[in-house]
Amino acid sequence: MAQWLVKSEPDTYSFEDLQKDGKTVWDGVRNNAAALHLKAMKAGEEVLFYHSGEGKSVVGVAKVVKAAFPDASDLTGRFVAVELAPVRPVKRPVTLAEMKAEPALAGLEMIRQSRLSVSPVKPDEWAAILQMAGG
DNA sequence: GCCAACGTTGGC
DNA sequence: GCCAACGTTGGC
Repeated sequence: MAQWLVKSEPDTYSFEDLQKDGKTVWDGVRNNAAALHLKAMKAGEEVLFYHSGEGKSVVGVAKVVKAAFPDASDLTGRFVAVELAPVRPVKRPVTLAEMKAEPALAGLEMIRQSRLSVSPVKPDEWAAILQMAGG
């Protein structure tokens, strides 16, 4: 089971919105690298939910409930969407500054390439972030 | 097919 | 508000 991280501006769509909605279609990704990751997602896989802009922290865990399908909002047909549902909020948000300061997370894809909106998280990185989040 | 110009994202 | 990083576009 792979693990992932998605970014969202909380003003646009927050983790609270996801909890309210129960699930959401994660579409609008128009970046090839991110799209490749979306295509690799399988139902049941877990996803860290990161707020960019306001907050700049991992605020919750979500899961993939539907694997990649064509993004209806994409006229070119190149990009895909998935469906995500909330699992639980973290006990304590983990900020970007904390993640950058943690040696175990030096290789984290979202830190290495900060503009990537969907990125993979390795098992040890996942464990480190959740530990920082209070489990 | 190359590369400069431009647009977007996101941290600071 | 600025700037760095990076993707995309379009002229040649």
